[in-house]
Amino acid sequence: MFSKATEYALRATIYIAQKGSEENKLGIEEIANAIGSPKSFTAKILQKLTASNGLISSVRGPRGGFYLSKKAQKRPVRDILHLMEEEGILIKCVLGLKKCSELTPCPMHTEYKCIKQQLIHLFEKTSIEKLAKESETGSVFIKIK
Amino acid sequence: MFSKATEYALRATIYIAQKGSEENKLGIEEIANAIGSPKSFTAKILQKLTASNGLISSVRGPRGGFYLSKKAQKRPVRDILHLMEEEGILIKCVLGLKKCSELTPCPMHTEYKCIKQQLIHLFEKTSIEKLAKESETGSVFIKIK
DNA sequence: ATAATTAAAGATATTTTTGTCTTTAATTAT
DNA sequence: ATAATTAAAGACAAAAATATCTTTAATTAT
Repeated sequence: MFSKATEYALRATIYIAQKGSEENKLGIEEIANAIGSPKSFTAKILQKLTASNGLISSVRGPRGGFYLSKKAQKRPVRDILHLMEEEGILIKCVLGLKKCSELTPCPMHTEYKCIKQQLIHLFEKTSIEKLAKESETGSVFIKIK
Repeated sequence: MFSKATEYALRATIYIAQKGSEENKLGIEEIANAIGSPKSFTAKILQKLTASNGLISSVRGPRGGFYLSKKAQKRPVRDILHLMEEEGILIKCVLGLKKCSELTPCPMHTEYKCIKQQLIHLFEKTSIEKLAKESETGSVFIKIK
C-alpha cells in the first residue's frame, strides 16, 4: 500500500504524538527503536515531516528531539501522506491510467470508486491524536517486534 | 497502490481478454502499444503470467501471440495479483507491522479492516472477463493516451 | 527443408527506493 | 566560554524496480 518511508513516517508520527510533548521531546534513537525502523533513514523522513509545513516540531541540542504541538495533533493523518508525497492512493487510477475519470473511466473505475472514497474519508477524518490515543489505551500496538 | 509492473499486468490481461482469442492471438507489439507500456518490459511481465500456472496462453512463431482461454477468462482479477506477487495490499498491515492482527491490532487496524475486506471482495469476485466486457461496450477505456 | 515470424530467455542499463556514514549547526548545561 | 548533546545536511552505498537490447527457440508458411 505505502512505501517503507511512508510506513515509518506514519508509525513515527503516531509514536511521537503518543509519547512526546514540548516538555518531553523524543530522540531519534528512541523513536527508531520503538517503531523498529532504521535510525538514519528515519531521521531523513522526520526531516521531511519537520521541514516547511512543519507537522512535527524539532529542537537541536541537549534535551532536544521531536514532538507534536497540540495543533499538529489535531491534523488529519492525510497530512502525513501529503508531506511524504504519497497521496497517490487517494487520487490515482488503480490501473495507472492518466486519463481515467468519471467521463472516461477505466474498467475498474466504478467498482473501485467507493473504496477510494472510503480511503479518503479514513485518512481525512482521522486525526493523528486519535490514533495516538488508541495506542495509549494499550488495546492497540505499534511496535514491530 | 500497485507497482508499474502490476498495473501493466492488469491492463495487458484485460486487453488480451477483450481483443484476443485462440483464433486471433495478439502480439506483444500490439499489446504494448494499446495499453501504453514499454514493450520489452511488458514482454517480461507476460512471461510471468504465462509461466507455470498459465493464466495467459502464448504460442511462438508466425500468427503466434497471446490469448486467454475461456476458462482463464472466468478467473478472478486477484489471480493476476497473485502471479505478480502483489497480494500484499489485500493481506498486509497498513503501517507495515508484522505482528498486526485481530489480537494485536495496529492503531489503524480496526478502521482499515472493512476497507481491506472490500478490496479482497473486489479482486476476488470480479472476473477478468467482466472487466474485458465493460471495456468492450465502449463505456469504459483502457488506453493510456 | 528453408526462411520468416514470434515469444522466451538472458544480459545489461537506468532509475528509484532504502539504508548508512560523516560532517555541520544549533542548543543546552556546566 | 566550553564541552556535550542532539537534529540537519550531505555524501555515499546497496538493493529493488523499471526498462532496453541481444540471442535463442519454437512455430508456421512457403
